[in-house]
Amino acid sequence: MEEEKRTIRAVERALDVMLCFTTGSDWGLTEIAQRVGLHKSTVHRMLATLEQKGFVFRDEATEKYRLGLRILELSAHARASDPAVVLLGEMERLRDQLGETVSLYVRDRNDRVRIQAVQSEQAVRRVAPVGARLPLTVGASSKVLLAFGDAGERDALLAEVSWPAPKDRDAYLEQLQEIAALGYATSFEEREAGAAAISAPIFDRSGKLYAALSVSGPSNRLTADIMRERAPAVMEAARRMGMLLGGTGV
Amino acid sequence: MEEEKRTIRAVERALDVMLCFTTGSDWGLTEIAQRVGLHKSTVHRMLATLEQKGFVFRDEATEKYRLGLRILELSAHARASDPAVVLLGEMERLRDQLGETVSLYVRDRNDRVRIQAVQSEQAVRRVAPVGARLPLTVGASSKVLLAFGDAGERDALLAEVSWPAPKDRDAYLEQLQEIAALGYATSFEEREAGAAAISAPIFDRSGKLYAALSVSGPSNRLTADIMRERAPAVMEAARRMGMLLGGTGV
DNA sequence: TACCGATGTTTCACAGAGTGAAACCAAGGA
DNA sequence: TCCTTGGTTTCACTCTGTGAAACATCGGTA
Repeated sequence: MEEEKRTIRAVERALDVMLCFTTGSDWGLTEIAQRVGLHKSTVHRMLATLEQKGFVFRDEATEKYRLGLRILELSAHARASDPAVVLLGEMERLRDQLGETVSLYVRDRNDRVRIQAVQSEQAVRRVAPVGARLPLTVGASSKVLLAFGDAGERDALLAEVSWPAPKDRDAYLEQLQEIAALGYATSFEEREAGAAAISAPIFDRSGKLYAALSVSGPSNRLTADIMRERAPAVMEAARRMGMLLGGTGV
Repeated sequence: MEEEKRTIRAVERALDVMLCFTTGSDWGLTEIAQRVGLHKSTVHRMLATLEQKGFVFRDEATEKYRLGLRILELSAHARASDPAVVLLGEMERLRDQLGETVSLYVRDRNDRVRIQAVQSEQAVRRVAPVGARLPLTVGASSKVLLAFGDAGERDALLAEVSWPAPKDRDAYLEQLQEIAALGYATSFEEREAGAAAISAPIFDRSGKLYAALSVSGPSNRLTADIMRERAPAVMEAARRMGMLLGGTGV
């Protein structure tokens, strides 16, 4: 209540409506209304507006709403302006060298987002959709983003997050320090059963942490030994990628 | 004025702000305000809202606004729910068969949008970003979408569009009829110098036009003769893709 | 057939939310 | 130093967004 609000309520609500589509792709009007806690008629007007501008549309068959093509159009531009395209070449090289899926994660608030990925070409492989939003405490690249990122932000995050539990936080911080010393992190069936990953930080030329480079695959191919053996290749690729990036912020 | 408006003005305006980013990726506040014709302070509040929800962010270096990662996240879901993924396999097969870039276009209002694409692997190739929005009258797949689409919608479009000019409309319609008879369309340096394309319609099982399948490349590789020769392969692929789609709408 | 419940749509009166003018800052450049 | 150019904040007014409730449209059920 005492919060200063210099934002527009109607817009905020409309964006919440859109964000419904990050979990499930088909939504009916009433479902959405319940989810965001607004009156049907309000949501109805919002969907009409979103539809008019092409951000959502009504699936003729199911009579439910879906994300429209404007989102696709915008995302094309979001990605075009992204340094991540510069790194694609290096990512493909690393994929070919190790034969596993390679992805790039950046921190966004209290999550990490996969901003770029090239898939392994093996039959059994991890699928890695670009745009996926994942928790920021668990998984190899999460630990990289925390271990090499700003210490203040890290502590703030750990204070408000439910995992690791308060009593385990010291152990977790210790693990992060180890990672910082080693220069890379690994995870074995940590976030997802059957999957493992190696991750190393990418710093831009001004030394700022830009992203975590991650190589991931099925845990039977990526054993602890194998990962230790391959870590230098990942770190080297991350270093080269950093060189491709400009200075502060770009 | 006498228009019925059952939409929310604030939301409408906010979406317009976002749509700025379909032309140019960096925008300052005042630029946007001018572009959408609103007061600085209004736009300021909107950007604050959009930023809070992660739809845009402030580039630290340039101090300008850019599209945020939420867009990427949403687009991942927009695409996941899309029948276009089912067609990827067939598209790759066609790409490997012909060695050229293959894309998929659907009609959206008075434009067409590239909803899926697989790139040629040749050194000289057309680049085809997914999400691109293109005019609906010019280019092979445009003609396919018009020739095989709803006649009423087609006439409505031609009435309000500036190209082809009114006097050329009969000739254009004749060309569309030819295309409808042949089952495919070609274009040679029509929309873009140095580029050519073959396109065929994809109908779902209920016979409804779903998209235009297009094979495009440099005009020296895709001569008129070559295109005529390859058209059957494109039509056949389009037919098979149609079989993969469900009935009405899906 | 009549009835029901669950969807989406429209109407309407009220209050509070969004609006833009104007004032205020901050940072460069001349 | 004074401008200019961008962004930020304040504030009073009124217009806009709001949700209750009524309405419409289905399928299913008895």
